[in-house]
Amino acid sequence: MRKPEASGKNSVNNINKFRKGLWSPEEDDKLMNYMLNNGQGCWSDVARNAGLQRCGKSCRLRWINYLRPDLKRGAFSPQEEEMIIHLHSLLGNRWSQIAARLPGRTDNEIKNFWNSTIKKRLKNLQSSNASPNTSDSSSEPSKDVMGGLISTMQEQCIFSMNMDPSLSSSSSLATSMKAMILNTMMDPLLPMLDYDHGLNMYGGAGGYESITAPPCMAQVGVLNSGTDHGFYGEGIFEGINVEIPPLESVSCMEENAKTQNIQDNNTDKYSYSSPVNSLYHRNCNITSNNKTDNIAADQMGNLWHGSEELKVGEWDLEELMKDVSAFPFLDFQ
DNA sequence: AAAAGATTCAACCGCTTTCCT
DNA sequence: GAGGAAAGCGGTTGAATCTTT
Repeated sequence: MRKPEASGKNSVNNINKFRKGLWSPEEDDKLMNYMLNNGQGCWSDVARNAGLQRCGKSCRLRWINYLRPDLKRGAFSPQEEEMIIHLHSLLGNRWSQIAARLPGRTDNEIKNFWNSTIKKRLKNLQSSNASPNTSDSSSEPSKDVMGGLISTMQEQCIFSMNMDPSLSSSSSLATSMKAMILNTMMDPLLPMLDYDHGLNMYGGAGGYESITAPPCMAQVGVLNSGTDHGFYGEGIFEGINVEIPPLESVSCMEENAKTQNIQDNNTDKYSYSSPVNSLYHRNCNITSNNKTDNIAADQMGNLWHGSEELKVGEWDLEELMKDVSAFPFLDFQ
């Protein structure tokens, strides 16, 4: 893309003696060789020892965002897009946390992708699917978790509809939104929500659908508190039986994933084996009464992924609790 | 073909958090 | 516990590239 500049404001900063601006191939080589031979240490030492006229911070950024060997290159797959939207609905602009769940992708990459592509797409879809109560989810959902969640779920539904015209009926929309809610309910972040209050969702394509999550969902919070890892929840939700596996780290679930049994009678669109190769399905058995619910179930199974490194403890519950604590519907103890 | 506008994305900036002494 | 350094993070910038007129 940009060519490294040899002079001007982006070149060596005489005041700070550090070079700025684009990295030259030579600099990349130096940093790459140093990192491969010596591994990561103090970044300012890396910069110095590798013979780079860069500050440590710049080296760190270059390594993390560009040189790291495990980086995945190229465009985001639809599955990754969906995952990003889903994670963003839960985490807001916590790009590093989102990136941690998308192996090979950097927070910067995801942030750029969100701001350039997804944000724009959702905006366009919103304007073409003009509906009340829709808001720009890109603006800090964490400030109002439930509100952001709902609007983002709407966006996700609209997004899905756009990807698949067969979903473009209001009933499909409702089903699609149910799937989103199921995704949400199955997410380890959600325990802090008190589902007894239920959710009144406005379906963008017209019509209301009142959805109340099963009480067992609220109990999952106990799991995440780390005090009781033996809970096994089960609930019936709008014709979909949802079994909640005992909470365990994803690495422990690797074995379970092999026996995962999610029925899939649908098209490839919903049965993709994720290109996010190192993600594992969690053990999540879903039975469904109809085809559209199968779609919902499949979407849930599909989104119900965790990265290899994902452990329950990684979720910043305290921070999230802070974020949502002002919300009157919610009851977290 | 050229100019203008739009888009992309690498890199910087400044703030916060974490670690070390 | 205080203070400083390093690391981490999200927002923003701006040059290169692409698209449209």
